[in-house]
Amino acid sequence: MTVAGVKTPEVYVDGVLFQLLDNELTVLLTQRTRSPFKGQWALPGGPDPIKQTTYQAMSHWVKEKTGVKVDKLGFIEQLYSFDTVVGNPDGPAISVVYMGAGRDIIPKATPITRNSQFFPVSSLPELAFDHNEIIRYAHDRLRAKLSYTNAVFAMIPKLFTLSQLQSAYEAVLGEKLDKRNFRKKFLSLGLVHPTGELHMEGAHRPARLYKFNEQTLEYLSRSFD
Amino acid sequence: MTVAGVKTPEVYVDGVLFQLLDNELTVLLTQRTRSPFKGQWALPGGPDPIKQTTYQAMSHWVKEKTGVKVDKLGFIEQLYSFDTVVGNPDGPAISVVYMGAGRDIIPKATPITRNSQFFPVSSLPELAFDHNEIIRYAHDRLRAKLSYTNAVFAMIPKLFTLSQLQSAYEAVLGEKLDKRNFRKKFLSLGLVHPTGELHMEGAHRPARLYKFNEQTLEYLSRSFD
DNA sequence: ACAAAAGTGTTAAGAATACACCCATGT
DNA sequence: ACATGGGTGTATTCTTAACACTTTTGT
Repeated sequence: MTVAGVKTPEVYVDGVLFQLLDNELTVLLTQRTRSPFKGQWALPGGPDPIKQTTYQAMSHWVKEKTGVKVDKLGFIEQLYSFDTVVGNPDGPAISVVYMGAGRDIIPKATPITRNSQFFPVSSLPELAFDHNEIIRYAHDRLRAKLSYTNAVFAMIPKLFTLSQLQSAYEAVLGEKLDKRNFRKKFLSLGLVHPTGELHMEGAHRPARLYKFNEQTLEYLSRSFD
Repeated sequence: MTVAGVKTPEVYVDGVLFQLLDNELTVLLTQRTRSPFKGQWALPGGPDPIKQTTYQAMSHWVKEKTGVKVDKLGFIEQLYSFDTVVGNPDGPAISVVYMGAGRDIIPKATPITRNSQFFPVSSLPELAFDHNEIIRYAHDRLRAKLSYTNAVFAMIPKLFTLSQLQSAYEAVLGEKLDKRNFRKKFLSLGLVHPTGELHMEGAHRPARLYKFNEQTLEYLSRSFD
């Protein structure tokens, strides 16, 4: 657009959506169907049409390219706006990137993309644009915000065992935690409470099922950055 | 601009620049010379011309409107990108906002603005657009990042007394801190070291002058959000 | 001598860490 | 009976918080 005689850059939006699969942190990618980077994997996104907020535009493109509904995620926030410098033949642009996390996300085949799937963040292919870097940045931020947002709870079932909660933490942080200390801390924080139900599975003692205290959610999501 | 037949919003950039004056946190504002909000105070900024990064554009407009050179600040980072919804007759837009902090900043009269000055954040006038809200957001973030960035050090002299450091903290946090605990913690962190010089001023015991350990700066500025 | 800010230590409470064994279940 | 993951407690260290008096200077 042109403002007071000044041409401003194009605006793109992208989403970095995380999910846990097999106790591994994964990120949603989609295969590009056109140049540049045709055939390569990339974050879902597209140009930001006017008459929508950047959030709505991101939501639209993620749905369009991967079939995933962003509104159903439990955690989503703006990550950063990147100046796009390389590989964009359409001219200068900025990309407003959102980051989110959810569970049970199944990408669906859509008309305008070849393919979409979740890749483990620890072994990503070489992606289009600077998307490898963006994902690294998002992962760093997710790691940093785990302890004071509801992000983990968005990635595990509504009813969960403390072991599930712990392994979600471990998957995001990339390190093992001490079981007793983890449980002690979480229970003392008062963020979760036992439901009385049990999770029976496998040849071992059943696990108590817990629930996240939604009341504390508001406080937690009043987060900066 | 138009991408694949899609018109994208205009891009604006703004800067939220903090400085301490009389042990009070203040923010740089400039008086608007044209509609909308003509005559009202606002954050310095303007449209983002292509061929510049958003940082460069913000730097340009801050200089143009207030005479302040952003590159001389000790702390600057991207704050957030806001969807501009109201009061913009030129159509939909997004505003990429940067936040910074410095010392001894003197706004200069410039041709394209009536006036620029620092206002205490605790008593701001009603500003143009949603700038009051943006400053509140920036202040929250600055507060949160004080303890793990070099932001405070950007706001005090290179050689400083521990009392100056403490009152900078207090000005940003908006609360009094315990002198002994503050000093103990800072000295044990190893972020600062005494220079041996003394600061003589007033009818009281002279104060030791300290310096920030620049080595630790890199680690500190590897910050998220 | 007094006013004004600089400087200094100890104690108590709470948080973080390290660490090893018994429990309930399915096969 | 055994394999599997669920569940539990204590001692130690480190961090945080609360709190009041002496020192050095200028006037």
